[in-house]
Amino acid sequence: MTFRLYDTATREVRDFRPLEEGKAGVYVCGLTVQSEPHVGHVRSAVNFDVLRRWLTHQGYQVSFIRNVTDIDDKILAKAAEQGRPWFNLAYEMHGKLTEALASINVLPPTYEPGATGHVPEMLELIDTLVTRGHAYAAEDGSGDVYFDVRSWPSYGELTGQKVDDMEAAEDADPRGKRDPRDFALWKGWKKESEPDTAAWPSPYGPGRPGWHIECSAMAGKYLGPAFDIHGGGVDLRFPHHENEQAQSRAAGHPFASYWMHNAWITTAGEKMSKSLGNALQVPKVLERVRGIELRFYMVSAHYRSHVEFSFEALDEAAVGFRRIETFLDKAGPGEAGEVPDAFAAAMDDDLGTPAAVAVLFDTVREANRSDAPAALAHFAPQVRAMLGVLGLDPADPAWGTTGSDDAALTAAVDALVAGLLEQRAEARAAKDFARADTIRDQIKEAGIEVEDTPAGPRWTLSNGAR
RNA sequence: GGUGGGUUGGCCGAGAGGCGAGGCAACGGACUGCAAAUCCGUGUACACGGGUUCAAAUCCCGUACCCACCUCCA
Repeated sequence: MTFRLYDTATREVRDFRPLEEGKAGVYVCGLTVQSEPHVGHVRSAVNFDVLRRWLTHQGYQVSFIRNVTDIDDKILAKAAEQGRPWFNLAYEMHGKLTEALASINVLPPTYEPGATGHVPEMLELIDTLVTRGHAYAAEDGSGDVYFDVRSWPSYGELTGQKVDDMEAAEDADPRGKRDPRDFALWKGWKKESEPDTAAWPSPYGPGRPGWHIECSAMAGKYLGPAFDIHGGGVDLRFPHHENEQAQSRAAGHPFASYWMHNAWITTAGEKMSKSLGNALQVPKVLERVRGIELRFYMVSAHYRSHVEFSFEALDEAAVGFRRIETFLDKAGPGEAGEVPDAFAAAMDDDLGTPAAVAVLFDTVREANRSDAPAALAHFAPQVRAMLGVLGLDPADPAWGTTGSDDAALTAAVDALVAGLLEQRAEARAAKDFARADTIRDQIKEAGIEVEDTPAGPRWTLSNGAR
């Protein structure tokens, strides 16, 4: 069985054939660290984290590069607004991003390059493009360098557009461009409005890199001139990815073999974004559900489908996920085993996580049908394996609930509850059910649910956390 | 104007010519002292109008509505 994925460039599902047997190079456009990440940003990260885990599961040695854009117009503008250095803003927001991703168990990438650390690589690429006649220094002395769209006949191939059909960019300030669609590779320093910390020396004068060149340079540096998969959100297809591909290919690099783009999380039918004022910050959502539940909610939908975010749907997903956790609790700790064939087939089919989750539920139901230890021993490892691939294993220490303090606390509560449960057991034995129920209600008021199981009473925290 | 995507049962959300994914909710039942958990059962949904076909939610044509990109954006 081969892994197939939808390639946005060819608009079809294709077999995944890595450039090098057993290895996979993946580049994902991360964020511009200008503000706190919202759930939409994080969905993209989860999608590609699942891709990475699935490739790894199949035995690929994965190089997973996710960049961070730590300088751009917005960062400079915001920092100026807040009266602090741009690098301080970027650094702080980068920290928040890392936190948010950790809270939903997105693995750290193999490497997370930042734009500001790769200016020499970008200048080298720009130089190559200028030498080859695909880029030129602005004719107005601004210090900008532009990519010459007309010099690259296949410009538009990624998104199936023709340059002449594109909406005439109403570029109020042509800034020495030969064609309005030419885009900046290098942005000349604006002395009056930009701090000198935001300028790097270059043959074209001091300035800073344009957005698109960053990714081309960094992908090239860490994955080589040709690599397997390039990912990002759908909005990046154009212009960002189109531009990246044009630059890199014009410079003589084959670039990505496959392009993957994830769809949006919308609210009230609109794309979630800061400017629309409907952005939902991750910590805000985590006041309502646990990180693992948020991740489950995201994984339940296909990565290419729009998801209309709602707290109701999120809550429902959380309830469903708790059923899986309840099963795992019953099974007790153990190792992950093999993933069922149906699960693998679903994942192989362009990361069919919805179908994969269906297999997960099917397996849990199958196991629950029989309480026999043999059934548990058979199915529990499968469930753990599937959850592992999806990054949803509750036992994963990444969820951060198994610290020693927690363990000690759990033991303490357990001792207290055990005493009460003993009294309740006595009452039940004496058929004094009123008293038994009173005890159970008391415990419940403390936020602890008691269930009677064939193996005796069991307690859990009412909020679903353990 | 160009490009891409969408419209599925009470809700979420898959699928992509025949066989009712899965989850949540609801109702009935089993189990239980009662609960909880779990299991079993119950729902003939695919925007609209045509067409192709033995067979269409899935293909074709048309219509309506929605969204995204073409400017910074996961």
